[in-house]
Amino acid sequence: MAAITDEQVERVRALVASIPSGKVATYGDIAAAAALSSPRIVGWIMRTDSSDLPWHRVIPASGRPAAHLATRQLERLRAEGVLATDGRVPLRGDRCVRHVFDDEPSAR
DNA sequence: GACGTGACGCTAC
DNA sequence: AGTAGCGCCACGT
Repeated sequence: MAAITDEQVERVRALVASIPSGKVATYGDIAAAAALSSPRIVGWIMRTDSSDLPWHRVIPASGRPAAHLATRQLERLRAEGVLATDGRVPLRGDRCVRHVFDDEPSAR
């Protein structure tokens, strides 16, 4: 059963909430940290969950979020201190995936 | 039960 | 380097 449980959602929420200002995480990294089956699931959770999570700190590995969100994303990120170049978020160095769960040995 | 859709990722050209 | 196509998983209709 490939149904997402509240636990998975809670995990993603915790990860996103653990992202410090001025830093951003990619869906893929969060999905891996949350042990999700696919990075798409993270996007689905964000879309469905209208929590106060800083979803704007979560960006795709391409550095270019969906057009309908890109504007909002970049503007919010800029307010956080993340300057986007040409509508592109610099994943280089700003990438920060807080492994809030020490269950991952790859957490360095 | 099946098809279409979607806050994505990676590889190939 | 940028663009295009395919693959992935879950949800909605």
